[in-house]
Amino acid sequence: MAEIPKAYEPQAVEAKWYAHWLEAGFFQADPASAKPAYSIVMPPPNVTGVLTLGHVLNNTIQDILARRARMTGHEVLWLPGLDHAGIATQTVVERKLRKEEGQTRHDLGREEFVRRIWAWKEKHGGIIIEQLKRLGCSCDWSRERFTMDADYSRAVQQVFVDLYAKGFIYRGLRMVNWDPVALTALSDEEVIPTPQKSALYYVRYELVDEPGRYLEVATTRPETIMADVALAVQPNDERYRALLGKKVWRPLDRAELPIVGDDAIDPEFGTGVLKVTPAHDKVDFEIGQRHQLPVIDVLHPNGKINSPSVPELDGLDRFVARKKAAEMLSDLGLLAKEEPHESTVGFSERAGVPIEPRLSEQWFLKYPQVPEARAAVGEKGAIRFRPERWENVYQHWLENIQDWCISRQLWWGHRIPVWSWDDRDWIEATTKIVEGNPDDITGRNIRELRAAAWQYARENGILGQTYLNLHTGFSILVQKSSLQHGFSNFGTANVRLVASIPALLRHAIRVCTVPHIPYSVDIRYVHLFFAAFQFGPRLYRVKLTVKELLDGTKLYDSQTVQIKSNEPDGKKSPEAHLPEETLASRPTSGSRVIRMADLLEGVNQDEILRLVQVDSPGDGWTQDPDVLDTWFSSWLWPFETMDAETRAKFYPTSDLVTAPDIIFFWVARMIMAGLEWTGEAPFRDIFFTGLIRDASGRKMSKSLGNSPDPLDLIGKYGADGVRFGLMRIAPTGQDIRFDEKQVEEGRNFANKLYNATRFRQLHGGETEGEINPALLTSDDKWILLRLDHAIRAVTVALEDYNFSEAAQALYRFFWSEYCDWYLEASKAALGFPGEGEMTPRKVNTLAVIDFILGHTLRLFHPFLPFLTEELWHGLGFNTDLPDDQGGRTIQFARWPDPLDNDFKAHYRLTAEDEAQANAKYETVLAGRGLRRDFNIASNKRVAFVLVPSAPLPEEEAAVLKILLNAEPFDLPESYDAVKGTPTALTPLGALYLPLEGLVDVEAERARLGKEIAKIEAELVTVGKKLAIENFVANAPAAVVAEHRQRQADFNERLAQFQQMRDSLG
RNA sequence: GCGCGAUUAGCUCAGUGGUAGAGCGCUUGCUUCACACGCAAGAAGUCGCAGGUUCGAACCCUGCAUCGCGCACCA
Repeated sequence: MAEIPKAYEPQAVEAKWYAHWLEAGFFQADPASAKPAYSIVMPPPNVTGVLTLGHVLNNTIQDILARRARMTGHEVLWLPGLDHAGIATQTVVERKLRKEEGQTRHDLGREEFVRRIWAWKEKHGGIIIEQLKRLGCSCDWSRERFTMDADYSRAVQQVFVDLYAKGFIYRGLRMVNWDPVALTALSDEEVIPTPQKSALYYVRYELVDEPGRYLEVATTRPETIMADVALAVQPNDERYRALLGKKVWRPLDRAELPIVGDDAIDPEFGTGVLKVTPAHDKVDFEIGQRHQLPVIDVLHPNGKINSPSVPELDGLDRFVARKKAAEMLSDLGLLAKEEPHESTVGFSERAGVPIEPRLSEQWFLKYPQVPEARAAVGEKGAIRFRPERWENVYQHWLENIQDWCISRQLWWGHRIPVWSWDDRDWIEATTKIVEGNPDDITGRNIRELRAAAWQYARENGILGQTYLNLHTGFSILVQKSSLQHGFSNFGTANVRLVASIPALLRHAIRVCTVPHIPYSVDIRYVHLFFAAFQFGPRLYRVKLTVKELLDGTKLYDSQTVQIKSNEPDGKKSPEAHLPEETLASRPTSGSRVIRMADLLEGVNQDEILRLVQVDSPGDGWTQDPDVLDTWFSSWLWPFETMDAETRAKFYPTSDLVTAPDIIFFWVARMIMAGLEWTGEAPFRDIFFTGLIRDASGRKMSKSLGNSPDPLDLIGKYGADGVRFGLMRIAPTGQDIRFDEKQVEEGRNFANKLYNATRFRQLHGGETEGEINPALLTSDDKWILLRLDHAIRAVTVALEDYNFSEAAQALYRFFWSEYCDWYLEASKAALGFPGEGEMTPRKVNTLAVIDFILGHTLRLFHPFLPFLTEELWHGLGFNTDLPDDQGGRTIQFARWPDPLDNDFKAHYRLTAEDEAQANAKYETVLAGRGLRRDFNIASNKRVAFVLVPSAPLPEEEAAVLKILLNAEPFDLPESYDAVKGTPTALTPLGALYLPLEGLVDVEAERARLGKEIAKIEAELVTVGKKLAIENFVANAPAAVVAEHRQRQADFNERLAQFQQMRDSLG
């Protein structure tokens, strides 16, 4: 047996064993193993993340599950990894860049900036991985994954392509949640509604027909008045019905606005009149749609006002502008009043600023597998939520699911696998063609066109075939791509054509007509165009009629096509043709005006020729600048992290441990992804942890500074202490109030376990000797039965994911039962360490202790991995065990089974023995009570006399003596106590505390009086109950009998105490 | 507004119909040969409020209050 160090030093012990575990490869999962599989994928922490208490809670639970699964004979895969965390990571590196080099990401350019992020990741990223190792996590680090790993990224993009092909993904100009700081769209889930104190401004709009008469409108956003396009009232609102159809003056950027009726208006709110600002509010946008109102966008993407016609506001930040606008209105006499107001404003989860509802072109996903995902969770489904109540939240979300905005205007993330032709090249080619062929093309046949095109293409170094008309660009680009992929004709077999034919045509129109008018205006006058081009194997013929321009002047005759450029050099700026949204960070000039009809018809959607595929189609193609929402990669985590062999063994995974706040973000989406691409639910059981709050119930947050650093805690209390402390207070699914005290308790417990083991070691002898049933005392049998109980309780609790219950059961067993009673009692048999003979009883007691410790260490291992490993080896439990059953590590030792009936029969563990031990301990409690009542220090040896009601074996008496700290301890058949000697009635007989001349009759009388009062109170309670006729008549017989018995027992005790008191005289 | 939790000892929380529990804190005594990160003993609760069901309610039902969390609305 090796020497256990005198003081438990978690730091050295933990470092030593973790290194050993890694070196030995104990955590590595073997897909070829014959053992049943158990698997967990770790919710990947952000690459920027540092360990928080939330991570500690979450990963401790996963580690407990994984370690127990190993002990129950499973092949375990706990797969760890990191999430690239788009916005968070980009923000961190940008901040660093600004601080250290005074530069922005735009100064570096995209490629260099992304390179910097990778460099940052290599150097600083994944600190949390090392921290998780400190915690003791038994992850298979050889399989660590990162969501930006090359193969993982490819899979993410492939999934986009797949969903696109299946029709789930579309691009559209929609109202999105715009983050004006991060300059990106966000999903609805990334917006946190937060109550805000603001002001309600009552603005007066003058009626056009009745100068001097005003309509008051309550608004919180006067800075967007320039974007008003109407006022709206409830159609049957008596106050305003007569005004429907009339007009008012817009107070800023003066213009006439119609008054419309709409059911969305709540007549109770404010004045019952709403200013309709479709560009900057979701509800207003919908009203605008219903009434065919235009959209006027007066905000730059960064939240500054974009309204040159109101120079006082133009360029101001939206919040500054709000105050300024109010002032201006006030100066104009158009601000009736201003009152305090509270409303809920959506904040960006990342940047922490209010989001802007904004019309923006983004990629959206209609979720796949929604009904299937709903069916997968619950009683009939493959997945169980624990606690069950989270199922409601999940189901409710799926029931009301909205399309997912998946594009983000960031540089760090998975590039959207969509390619568009580089407008610049294309426009240039087109222009040249036109210049070289000024003739009207109508009337030429396709053959001539094609010949001319080939000739032109050869002369100008353009690959492919060219048609001399509007659509020429498409022909060129398609052919160019084909040639690069080794095709000699127009086949596009290896590229996926995305845009619809009408979209292609619209694009052609946009680039080739009336370039001096912004595209959003010009295209609406183009209804048809005449063109002919070959695409794929088919020939399309389309008519073009350009009727008129914005100002109504007719431009071209029907059936005629002419290309004209109004720019001096005959060229157009390519940027003029790009949708504004793709240039999110670039300033625009002037408010953007869009006709609602165009939006509804989808006129300016999907106008660019796009190919959706992972790899670049070749030179001249530009990849969509946006990246995908980080969660669009996370949802593949349970299976894309595994290779085929691993997946075959370990997928679907067994358990998922996560926090309920990411049910929408992650859990629901993973279920859909699993069903869509693997045909299976990705996990069976999901355990939702609680949220960790501080001692006063607040959320942990950096700004509050109430979030302790778990590494500090580990340094101070040891990883085992942190783990155990947290597990003891982590109720199932309730939020957790954290207090360092709890970790201190965990540390104390680890120390207790260490010292109890050290006690065993001090007594030496052989480890794990044979237990001789004939020599077992009632204490031995009692603790073995308590162990049996603890094994059952812990096993049941763990199977039920009730970690705090398991920890409590272990705590109670080991501390209150084993240490407080059994170890103390065992001292009677063991004597002083190193002294006395190794008697058979002493050897037997040590064997019982070893049995208990051997089991206890295994039960504790999932909670306290380091200390249990240390003690397992320290006491030599590993010797003689096969490697896969605890020989090399306690991790593979077998999880203890409850003691079976054969075992109990063999060791004669009976209820009688248990009762005997309990009676003894009750007697001890009574004796200690007497000591206390008469102020005798617990360390003072004092005489006790017990008159046993039944013969008491010698070893029982020895235990009583040591537990009572009695000297001498007499067991006479009868005892003539000095009057007033403190006496207790115990299950083993009358127990006296002779006080040798210090007897205080009055004190004893007072003490007995207290006892009697207590019993009388109990008797009153039980007597009252038995006096109720209905109770006696209707309650189950057993319950009544129990009450009667209790009454009888109390009566008997009462009589005895009264007699004792009477004897005092 | 709708929904989900919570409300039990000073604190943090167990407790699914039959004698109110644990840890911490507190009080008292103790450095008693594993452990003061400890040992021993103790005080402390009309179980949020009001009804109801039941022989019997901390527990089941209804309503209310307070706190927390989601969802919707928020001009």
